[in-house]
Amino acid sequence: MAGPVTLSQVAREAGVSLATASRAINGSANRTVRDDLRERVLATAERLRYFPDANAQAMARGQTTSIGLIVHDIADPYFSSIAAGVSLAAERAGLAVTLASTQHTASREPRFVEVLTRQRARAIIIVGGRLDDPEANDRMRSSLVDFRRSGGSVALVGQPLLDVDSVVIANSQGAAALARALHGRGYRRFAVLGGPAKHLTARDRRTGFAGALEELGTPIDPALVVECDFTRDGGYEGMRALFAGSPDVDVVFAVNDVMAVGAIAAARALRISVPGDVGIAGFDDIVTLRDITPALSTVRIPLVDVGVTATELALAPPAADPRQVHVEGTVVLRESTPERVV
Amino acid sequence: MAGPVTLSQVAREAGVSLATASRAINGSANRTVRDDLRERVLATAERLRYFPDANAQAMARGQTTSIGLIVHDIADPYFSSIAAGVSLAAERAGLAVTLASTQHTASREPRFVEVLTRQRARAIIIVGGRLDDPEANDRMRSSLVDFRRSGGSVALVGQPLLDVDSVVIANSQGAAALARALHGRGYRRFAVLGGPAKHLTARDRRTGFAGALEELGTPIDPALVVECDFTRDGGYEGMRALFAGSPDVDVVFAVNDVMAVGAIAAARALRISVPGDVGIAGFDDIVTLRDITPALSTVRIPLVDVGVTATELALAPPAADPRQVHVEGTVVLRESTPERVV
DNA sequence: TTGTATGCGTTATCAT
DNA sequence: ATGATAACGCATACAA
Repeated sequence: MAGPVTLSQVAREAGVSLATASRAINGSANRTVRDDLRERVLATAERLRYFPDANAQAMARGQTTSIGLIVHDIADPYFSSIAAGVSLAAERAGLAVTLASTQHTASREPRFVEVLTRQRARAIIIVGGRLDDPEANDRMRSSLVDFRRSGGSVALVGQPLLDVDSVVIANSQGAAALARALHGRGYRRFAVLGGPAKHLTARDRRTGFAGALEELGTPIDPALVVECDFTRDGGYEGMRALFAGSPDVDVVFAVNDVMAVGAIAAARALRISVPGDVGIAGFDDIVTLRDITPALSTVRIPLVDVGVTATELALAPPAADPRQVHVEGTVVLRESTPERVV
Repeated sequence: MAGPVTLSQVAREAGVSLATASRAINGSANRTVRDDLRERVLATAERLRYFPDANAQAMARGQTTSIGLIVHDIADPYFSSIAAGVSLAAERAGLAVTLASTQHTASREPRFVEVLTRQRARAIIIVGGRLDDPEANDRMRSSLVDFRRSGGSVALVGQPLLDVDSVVIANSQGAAALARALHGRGYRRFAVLGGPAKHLTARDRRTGFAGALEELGTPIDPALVVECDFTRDGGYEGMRALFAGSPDVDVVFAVNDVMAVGAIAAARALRISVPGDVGIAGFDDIVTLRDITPALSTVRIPLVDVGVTATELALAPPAADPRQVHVEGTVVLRESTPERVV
């Protein structure tokens, strides 16, 4: 065989010029093709099983049909739900999604941005909390500048850190609302599995939570805010570390759900009853939560929608200034933090 | 701005010809470039922030640097783990991954194959059980023929159905081994949440399970094999349907883990104790399982490895006949099916 | 309405 | 070793 069928072959076979074939198949802007000719071309293309080469079209048009998606870990339900939203929105827009999973390795991020720059992707959606690491952020900013110079647009999910369009999740407010809700249920002795010190999302949730507690007159003991990884295992280890000190605590807030799930597992291993001995709450409301026991209290973020919104934002006509779409969380109280009888 | 920097600009700025610039940057096969010139070119490229256009390279080389991944639902932990493996293997091979999530809609599959055909992807990895639906499979086969004619290769995860390279999961044997293990623990009265009748993976697991029980002299009552969706909600509904008849059952095998998780939830809603009243087992050993209560017995499939293997298979030099890599499952018994005192 | 010719950014062939 | 130049497959400005 002689490789893929080309438009020239279709044109020759249909007895028309390259240009006519192109117009018949793609319905050029103002140009139009006589009905009988178009039909002949279309029939020929169908018969020959012709599929336009997207790379060639991209060259000729100066525009590709793909967008990039960068996540920390596609196997994490938080990211895979957002990815589902991105995939959905991209399909609607007729675009293909190039997936990059960094495995929590910061150095991979700018590398993937470069890959997408070379592909001349129309847009990049970057999902996942950024660190307060000026060096890494500068590198990222710099690679995004390159990407935008190549004609692409960018949308960030999380903090509005990199001077680009972003879907901003109300981390601080959500955590504050959760704190008030827990306080309302009678909890008074709080601890926090706080994630990495420099993790901005974690930090916002910590400070929002602590701030609300302060206002409620039940400030949190800084010693009870433990640092740990932003992962399920981080939550597990953090919980172990926390209870190694036999703290005086009646509820633990993990700054995300996978950490909370790890904390529940740790509690089980430590023979600490949840919620009997201590309540636990998380953040995000990942789908897998509904099958966790006890049902976990959390702050619900509409993850799939976030993915859709971020994609639409990235694809919208470019604006002068960075746009921000704010997403609120909803406190959802479940079995893991029942009404507390004091 | 004048859009992305081109190789011509770099060449001009460096005072060399286009050809030399190209060779300096990409290190052509046998050609070589004088050191000082190469350095000058490279420095110029760096200074101008030049990034080769992958689409143009694809055209000139007749080969792209991307592969496609088709899954039913990227938010399902089964698929997202395999996707992580594909992503990993692709990065190693220096390839980008185009993700397609069909949302369990069969008609989307051939459409995505076509998208990947247009992109001239090097390979497609198709993950997820196929149905015994001749029409849909023919459509799929046909679109895969188009894809391969365009130069791409294909790897399937699941059954060796479409005459292409495949990673074959030992569904029947795994289910049989599980049946024997459960029998060994004293279970005698079996039921199965069987998934869709035409779902081939589900079917293999059902028949493997039933076959082993037959051999053990404790054949299963066909009325206790209930049909349901291959999803978490399918397992939930299937469990409800099963127990609506107050069946005489001491253990339920769900043909995959997400269904088993749904079944546990249904049991909880029905106030049926697991494993007190009935044991439950699944299949796959998805990561999210470790935080399910009670810990679920299952057949462990190394999902990330499967993704890696499928990718390597698709990328290997083409063979005359379809290759098959067989993957065995490992029975893992946990709390959900304790030793049964008869 | 149709066809011809040019350009997109890169690699590869052929001279030099 | 380097440099013109012809592909690659398609879209489009321009000519007819």
